[in-house]
Amino acid sequence: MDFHTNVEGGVPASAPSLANLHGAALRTASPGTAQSPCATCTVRHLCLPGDLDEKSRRPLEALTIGRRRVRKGQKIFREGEGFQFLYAVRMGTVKTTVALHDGHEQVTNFHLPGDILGFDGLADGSHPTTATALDNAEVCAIPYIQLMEACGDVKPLRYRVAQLMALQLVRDFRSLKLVAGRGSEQRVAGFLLQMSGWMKDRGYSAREFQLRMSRADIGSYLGTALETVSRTLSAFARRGFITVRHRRIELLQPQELLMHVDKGE
Amino acid sequence: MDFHTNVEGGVPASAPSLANLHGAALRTASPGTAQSPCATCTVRHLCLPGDLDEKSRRPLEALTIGRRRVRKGQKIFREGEGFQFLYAVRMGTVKTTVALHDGHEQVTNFHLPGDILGFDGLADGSHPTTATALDNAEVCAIPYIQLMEACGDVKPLRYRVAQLMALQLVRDFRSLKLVAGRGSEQRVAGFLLQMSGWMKDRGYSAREFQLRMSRADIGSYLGTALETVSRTLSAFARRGFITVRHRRIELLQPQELLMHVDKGE
DNA sequence: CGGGCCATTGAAGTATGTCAAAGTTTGTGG
DNA sequence: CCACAAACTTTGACATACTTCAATGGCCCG
Repeated sequence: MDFHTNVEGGVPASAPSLANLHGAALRTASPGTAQSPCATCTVRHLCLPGDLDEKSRRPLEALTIGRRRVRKGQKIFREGEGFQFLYAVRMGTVKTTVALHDGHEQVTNFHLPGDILGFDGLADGSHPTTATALDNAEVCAIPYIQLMEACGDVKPLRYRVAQLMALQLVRDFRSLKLVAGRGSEQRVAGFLLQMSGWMKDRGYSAREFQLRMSRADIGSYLGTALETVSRTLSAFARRGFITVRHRRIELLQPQELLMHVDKGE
Repeated sequence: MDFHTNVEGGVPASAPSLANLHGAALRTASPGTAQSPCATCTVRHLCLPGDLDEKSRRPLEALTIGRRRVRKGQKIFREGEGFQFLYAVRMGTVKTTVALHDGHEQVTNFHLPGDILGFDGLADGSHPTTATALDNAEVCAIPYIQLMEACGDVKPLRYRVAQLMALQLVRDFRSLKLVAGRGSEQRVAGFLLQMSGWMKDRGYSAREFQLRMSRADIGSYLGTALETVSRTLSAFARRGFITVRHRRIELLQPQELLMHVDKGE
């Protein structure tokens, strides 16, 4: 069942773990012990450490990485705030948004465990986006200056950081491609397959999953009205491609969805 | 006249040069001399060197940077090709596209002199996009490996490279914001202001400029039909906001365009 | 158990895509 | 240098998919 490849290739994930997406990561080290949070992290193969070898990974453990719990709806950083940290999502789901001129917000992306947020803030020293937790989440704050220092000494780490930024680039224009898709069916189908691929990358079922974001968020992300998202999901369900129960999605015929992504383009 | 700030803030450009966008850069050094092409470049303040000091810039001059002429319509790199070089646009205009499943192409971005292309190829070692010259252009090929080596020694250079990647990120989701805009008027107005800002960044008139891309390219970029782009431009012209003569654009009332960007959002 | 938020569904108006044709410009070759 | 051809742009008419406004219904949390 490899129906993602055309939509969301992703990086070949080295053996995904089987831990739970929500509720697995608990603070193991006492505050004084200062153990690297990566040691107990279930998504480290997607995150900064990647597949770096023992030696290259050591400088990461020297970084003073802070763990931070973020409740549903709380912000991790706000648009315009000074940039100091990169944030790695350890558990939960995060959306990034930009404020529009009339106060509304435009969703620019969704982020799952293992993703690193905030690279864009490094362009001019302040975050151009706001990051909001969609559920009770936990993030690791990585001090940017320290990371850049470490990169000077360790070549593989330097390459890894560059790769992560590039991955963010690739992800962003995959999103662009989604939004640019003509017709709501292409967009919604693309979104579902993207979510499915993301789940798969993290070792979860690509077939059945729970959306953490509202229809309004999806609509904003895809550039359509929330009602259209809802209607399109219903239409897919009526045709037997998926089942929808509120935010629980099951993909019954992913290849049909893929056909819809391809069609209008 | 600072009507861009809300749409395309850009980086504060240090004193833009007054050279011509097309036709200025001629190969000065003979092949054997191997002088850094940056020395004679009119947009180096936007490019890799940025505002790095003399000392930090030196390692850049040691890179074996090749200049390459690209005729209108020719490709700089193709989707799927192996990634070895970053390409700095020295003169001319470049579009990046992704192939869609039925053979059509989707424009992901436009690139003007000073922009650096190809960072995204670094994610998995091959370019996910195709870069095509929109006019007779010239690019500098920067060997990625060499650049990364140089970054190990020189801290400011390391920060500069990270900043450039971040800038690319910011630009990309500015584009996303454009495409996501409801209604063709917001999108086309946003596009015009974006172009205007880009021109301004390079020391040209923000008020009057020549588009290098076709209506089809613009439509693809904005996610609308090319006819809609044309109609919308005509509508703006009819209302006195702009004048359009084929690809020559003059912004008569940029603030009106800005209002249109703001309105529907 | 109740209130608020979120999702679903309906109906109507409109903007945009599509198809088609004519008018311009650019580029090429004689 | 001119003329023709190809490519691009503009404009029109029509069909349709989407947005908007509105009301109902279902979850979840307090």
